[in-house]
Amino acid sequence: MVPVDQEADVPSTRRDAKNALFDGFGRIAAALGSGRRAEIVEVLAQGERSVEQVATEIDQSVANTSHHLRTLARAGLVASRREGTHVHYRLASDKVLEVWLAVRGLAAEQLAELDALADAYLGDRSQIDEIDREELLARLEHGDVVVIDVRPTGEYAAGHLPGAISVPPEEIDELLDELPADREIVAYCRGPYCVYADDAIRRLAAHGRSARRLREGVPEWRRLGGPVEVSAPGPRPDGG
Amino acid sequence: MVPVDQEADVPSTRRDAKNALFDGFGRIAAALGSGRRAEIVEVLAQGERSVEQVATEIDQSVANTSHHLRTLARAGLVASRREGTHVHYRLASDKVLEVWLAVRGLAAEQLAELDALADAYLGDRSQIDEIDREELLARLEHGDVVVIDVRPTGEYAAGHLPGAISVPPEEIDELLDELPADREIVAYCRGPYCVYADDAIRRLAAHGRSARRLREGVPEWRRLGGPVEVSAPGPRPDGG
DNA sequence: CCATTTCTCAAACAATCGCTTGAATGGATG
DNA sequence: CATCCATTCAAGCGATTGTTTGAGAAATGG
Repeated sequence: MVPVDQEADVPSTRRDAKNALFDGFGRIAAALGSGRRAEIVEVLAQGERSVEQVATEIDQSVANTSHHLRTLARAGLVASRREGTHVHYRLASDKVLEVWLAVRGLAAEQLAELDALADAYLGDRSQIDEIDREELLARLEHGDVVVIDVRPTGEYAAGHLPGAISVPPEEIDELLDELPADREIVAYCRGPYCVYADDAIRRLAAHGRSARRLREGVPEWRRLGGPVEVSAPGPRPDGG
Repeated sequence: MVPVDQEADVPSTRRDAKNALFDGFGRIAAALGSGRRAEIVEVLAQGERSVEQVATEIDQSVANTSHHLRTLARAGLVASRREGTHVHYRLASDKVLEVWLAVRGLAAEQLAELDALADAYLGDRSQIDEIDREELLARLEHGDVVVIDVRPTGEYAAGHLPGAISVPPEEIDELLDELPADREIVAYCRGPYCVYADDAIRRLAAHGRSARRLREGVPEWRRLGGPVEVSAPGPRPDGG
């Protein structure tokens, strides 16, 4: 009766239903389809944040940020929690990270101009050696490597690679001398499109120290089952 | 989008560069952010198609379909190949399937109204038993199950589950009696949002035969490394 | 050469989106 | 209770999107 027919003679409630269904899928993708919202997801992948914190990180007005967050919430990508006067947003599910990483990876692979855009933001990366998760895990076993976490202290406290030393971006120069001179340095931060590690490695290079950059950020590391240490229960995740 | 120069203008500040970079990621997601384009991706996940074939499958004009395909191509999600007067489009990379499946999965998990939309398109599924990949693989070893492929013959020929019998949607009723009466039937088609298997199972049920539906479609099956058989070289598989 | 098939492009429209501004909401605090 | 604050809402603008229509371009066959 109603097998394969796609003709117009049944102006197809079924066709309308299919449209509605796929519009549903489209809504999810469309929610990520703005650069600012993509940025918000990247920020929230690091952990829960208040509206104002998100607004500061993405350099947008609070009203606009709130608007974007509500759009993301309507599409089911983020969830919120009220604490006093603050509303904290977080990714609604691990699958949001899956989607975001898949989109980011596809962009890196397929978008020709992305390399140029990344260079414009991060600077020329051709001089920066990378190290991947597997190699670092192997190195960690031998103990011949120093890992530095170049993120704000709050994020370090919320979870960092085992044994990593917290070197917040603004303190690189002071802490530089305390790094053991006889071991290789590996720096990591939020992920492959985060400036902190690149900046730190360039700073180190300017002081004659060579360092490599961990390809993965903390969200990717965690997702692949990499070990994570959490600092003393005292300091709150986002230093509020 | 953002009132930022879209052209090859070099952004001046780091913030502008970051905006441009994330707008790049956003473009990928935005390409999937229309229901019609999502549908196109779902179609192309099944294999290469000409513009006209895509247009027919999604019930849109050729011009509009061509327009959407170009949008997808500009975002790097699909690639094309000319053969005579026909232009064949295909997914540009396996990562496109990753993104699409991630988006679809997230929608299923997070979008509250999606169940209702799916029911409206596919009909009530509560009576339809599912079987997943792992269980089917185990059952196939014991050989106590008949697998039917309820897709158009061309897609069957391009690749199907090992031992599956081709039962095109319009031939269910004729082929029904040829199915062994003493073994359980498992039907599969393009994926979880494809009507063919559901329709077939309802038809079978109306004839007193019970059948289960494979949760995965062929793209998902293949992606997870499931074995696939290709028919005689007659009808060409998707070129690749 | 012309005619046909198949696809793409261009113009146009209503609808939607991103961002801003200014006012309103809803908890917390005194 | 009034006051403060973080957040959200509402209105408005310019820009972008999805679709249609009709014309243009590329390969094929006579």
